[in-house]
Amino acid sequence: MKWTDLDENWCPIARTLSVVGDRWTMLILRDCFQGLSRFDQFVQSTGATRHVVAGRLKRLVEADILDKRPQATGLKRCEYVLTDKGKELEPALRVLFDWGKKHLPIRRPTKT
Amino acid sequence: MKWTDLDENWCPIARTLSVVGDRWTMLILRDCFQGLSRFDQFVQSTGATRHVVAGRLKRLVEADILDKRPQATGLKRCEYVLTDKGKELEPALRVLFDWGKKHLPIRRPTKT
DNA sequence: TGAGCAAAGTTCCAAATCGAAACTATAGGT
DNA sequence: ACCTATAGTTTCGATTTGGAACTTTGCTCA
Repeated sequence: MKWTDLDENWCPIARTLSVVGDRWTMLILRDCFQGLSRFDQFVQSTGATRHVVAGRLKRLVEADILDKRPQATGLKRCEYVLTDKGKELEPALRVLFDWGKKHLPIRRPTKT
Repeated sequence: MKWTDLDENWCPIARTLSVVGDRWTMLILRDCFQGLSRFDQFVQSTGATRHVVAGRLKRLVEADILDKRPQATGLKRCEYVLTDKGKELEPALRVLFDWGKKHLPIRRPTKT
């Protein structure tokens, strides 16, 4: 089964995951919540390739989670901003944040 | 960048996603919260292939999110149960559930 | 006894996706 | 006219996936 097939799944969790159930997508959303909005920012911040970022952004826009706004003046330059629907995903990211902070503490190199 | 590299990321969200940031993993956890505990149940319920389920379960056990308990009598039969650490991911699934229910209503075939 | 069955993987191969890096297209600046 | 910035697209080899068959071990029941 391919994961896009999950979009008609009986389970709301599966349907949600058919849109955002992927680490790069989630990281892009994290960036959006932190105020980033441009293509190259996402590429830099997430560490995903341009290829993948392009695909994820396209899907997020199609799903009406992000809104793509061309800058008035130029054609290329644009902004990706969260829609209201997208903003409602924030609690999910907060849970992931808290869980990671508690259960996956970063291992700093112990000073020798 | 490969996604296992996220496990030492400065961001707790990224670290969390390095373990559970994948749709099949999340669906397996959903099943666990609903009381499923056996390999074939996960395969059936999620729709992922045995191949993928095997890999995901292995990682969840390594991450101490699931505990693998061989059944006393047999060697093959076993149970996967959530650890306390794993149980703390429930709020994340609840958010995904609520969001999907609200924003991705299932499209029933309209009766003609 | 021994044939069949269940459970939990593993293996195989072809197809899809990814990572890395180079390339393209358009606007603006100098 | 040339250079830079931005937002992609393309290419190609490597990795991961999907799908199905196969393996292994113990259990059941005739």
